[in-house]
Amino acid sequence: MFDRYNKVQQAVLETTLELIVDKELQAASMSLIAKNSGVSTGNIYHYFSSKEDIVNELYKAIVLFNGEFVTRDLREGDSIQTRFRLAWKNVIALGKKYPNGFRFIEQYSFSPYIYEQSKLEAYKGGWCGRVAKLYGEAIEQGLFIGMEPRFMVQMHYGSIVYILKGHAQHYMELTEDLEDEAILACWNSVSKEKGWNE
Amino acid sequence: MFDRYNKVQQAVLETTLELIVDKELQAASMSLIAKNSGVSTGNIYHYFSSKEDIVNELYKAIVLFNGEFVTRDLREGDSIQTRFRLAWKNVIALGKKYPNGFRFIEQYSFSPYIYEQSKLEAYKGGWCGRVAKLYGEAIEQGLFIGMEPRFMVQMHYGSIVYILKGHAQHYMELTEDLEDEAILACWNSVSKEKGWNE
Amino acid sequence: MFDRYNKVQQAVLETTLELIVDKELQAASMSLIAKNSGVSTGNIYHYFSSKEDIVNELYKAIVLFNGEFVTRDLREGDSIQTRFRLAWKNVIALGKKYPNGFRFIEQYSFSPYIYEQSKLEAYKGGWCGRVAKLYGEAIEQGLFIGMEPRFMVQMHYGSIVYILKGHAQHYMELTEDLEDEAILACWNSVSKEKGWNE
Amino acid sequence: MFDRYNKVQQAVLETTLELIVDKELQAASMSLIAKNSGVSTGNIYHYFSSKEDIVNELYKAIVLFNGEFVTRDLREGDSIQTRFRLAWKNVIALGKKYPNGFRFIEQYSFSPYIYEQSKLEAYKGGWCGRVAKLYGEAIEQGLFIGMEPRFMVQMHYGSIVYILKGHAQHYMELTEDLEDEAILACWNSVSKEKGWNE
DNA sequence: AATGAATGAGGATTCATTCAT
DNA sequence: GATGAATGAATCCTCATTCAT
Repeated sequence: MFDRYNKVQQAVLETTLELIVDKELQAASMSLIAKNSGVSTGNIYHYFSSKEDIVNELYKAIVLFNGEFVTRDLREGDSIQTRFRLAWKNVIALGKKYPNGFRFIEQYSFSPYIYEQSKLEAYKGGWCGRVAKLYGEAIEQGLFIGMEPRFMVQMHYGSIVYILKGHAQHYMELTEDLEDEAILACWNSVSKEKGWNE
Repeated sequence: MFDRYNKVQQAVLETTLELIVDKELQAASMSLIAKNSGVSTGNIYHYFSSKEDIVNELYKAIVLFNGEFVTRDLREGDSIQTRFRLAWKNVIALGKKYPNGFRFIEQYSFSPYIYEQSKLEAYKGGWCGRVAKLYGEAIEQGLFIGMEPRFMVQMHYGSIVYILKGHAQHYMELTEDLEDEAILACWNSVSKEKGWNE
Repeated sequence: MFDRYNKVQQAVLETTLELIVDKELQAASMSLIAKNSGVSTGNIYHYFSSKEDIVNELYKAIVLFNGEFVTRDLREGDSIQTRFRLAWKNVIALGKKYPNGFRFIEQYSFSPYIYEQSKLEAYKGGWCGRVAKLYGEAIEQGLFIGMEPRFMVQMHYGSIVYILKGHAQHYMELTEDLEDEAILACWNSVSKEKGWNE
Repeated sequence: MFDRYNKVQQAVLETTLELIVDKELQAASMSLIAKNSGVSTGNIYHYFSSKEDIVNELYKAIVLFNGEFVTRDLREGDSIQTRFRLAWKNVIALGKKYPNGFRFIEQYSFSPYIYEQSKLEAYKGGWCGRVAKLYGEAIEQGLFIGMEPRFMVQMHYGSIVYILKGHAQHYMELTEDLEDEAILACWNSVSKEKGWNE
């Protein structure tokens, strides 16, 4: 998840992520990060200028990672539908496989702790823009209703996030069938024709 | 919002909410709560046993308030569709009118800072259960597909929350037309027939 | 020395003065101040906003105290000479009786740690201005040469400070006779006629 | 100023002096010294055993330099008066030309941070002893009153230091005329006859 | 009920110094 | 000789909480 960082930075970022998600931002004290990561406090400050810096770096790294994960196998040649399903499948897979990173982004993407600059950088590397483009194509091809693509993505992302939240909290199990149903529901919510047209 | 509490408690709860939402949980220190609310720290501890207690009380109070706000004008006599639209309209109105309470619940409903007990109490007084019942009726009447009602509510709630987030962050404006479109999209995502049947 | 402060503040100021003079500013850590003064760190911050604040308050308090000490018994009716001798006698007495306060002012009156604001406030309450006035009178009466009063005071003060330093470091003993000789030397350095004219 | 040291040591000493005078001892951290001097921390410790060592070396070097500067052109053949004026002129010139070194000695000559050993070594190489000898001669020749030479030097040095301080702080400008007047005042303060006898 | 002074553990961060390279 | 990564104790300061009034 943090391949482009060196060993020390990786240890710090991983530990911080774990602590923040398990407990809370305030519980992720520098001394605890130091202890759990095996890096001395002094050395942490050799690689990060502050705690805020760690958290912001974490944010950017995860968004970048998520963006690649979600869009990694979307091929231009595939149909809109295929790509639509794949994209959201990937989002769900991401939430299941990397729940910590997923929860972190959820909790802190609106936090004042994350600098606007980080959010901007993250946006460029994130997947939302790329998926919104897909929606644009769907509108052009007459598959989707004429709604702002960014708005639709936001709605669908909300749906997915919330069923993942329910899953994470064990309110509801998320089987593969349910995943497919949820993605179909997203499709139906904005498609002109109901159901997959295969 | 905190009618059932006395003056002192109200001042404390209101101040705490404001501080937490504006800044962050960690920024809402007891001394700041005391200063902004006009209640001395000593007296705060007369009415609340700890900071955690304040936050949990806040949580329960807001969920209760939200529950009443969302379901206040749902009449059994009205059609499923009317109630469906009204309920989600209310959720949006709530998010717009009481953004602080709304954001607070969003941010902390999955936080370890909120006791499980609080979440349970909140669930009973919240609106999710009541709306889920409505979805159950819709399935019975053959309007909705056979999906777990709680699951559908979760999905739709996610959609609404995320467009409200976008609205709050000024990413996208949320006009009344867009609200209606979003609610219709929710309906279409799980309805057997597309569109409002009026 | 710190009569106008409350008990806690007095303890803190006294302890801080002692530590700074005995050791050094950097050695006067907040935890040491807390320990030696018997006031908890938290409570220190109840009365002072920062360590800088303590040091600056210390500075102002001592300058004020010194000003009163040096000029306490100067009567308008007395001759220039009498007042001249008394003033410098007092400065020496101050340096001997309150060596800590004296050394502190010496060491920190030019330090960037002391705010300009503090220096300004201190100047108003200090004794230099009042003594400079005396010098002005001496010039008017034809006793002193036509030198800028402030300049003469600065010179004489330097002389006194340095013999006090020598005394404090045990380089040279400072008997009462020597004190008188030193004061006479100051007088002679700027008087038109040599020696006391009595 | 630090000719007898090698390049690395010079860089470290110069940087340290600058930092200490501009800010304060505590602000002159090893990492800052390393950064500003272009010498790595590790290498600093190759040439100096500790931070204290640097500061003490600095102290000794400057005192030595000052001593040479002040006494460099005092010739045995010249009259007492000529040498007196020259010596103090040199002190003032030193203070003006090398304010950093001057201020450093002022601030730290009484500091516990400087080892007694350093002060002793410095005393031997300093100029005070040599000037005191001059004062001794003046007494022998009946020019000065019978005061301890070391005491007189201390007094006069104090005067000069304080008008230099005033100058450095821009309280008072120090023109050449004023310098001469100040030196004359010093002379008069301990001379048997008033004024230069030329 | 109400105040706010007092506590001291714990917060983020910096520092002189060491050590592997 | 030279580097700068690594250490962890010590820095100032804040915090939730208690207690005397």
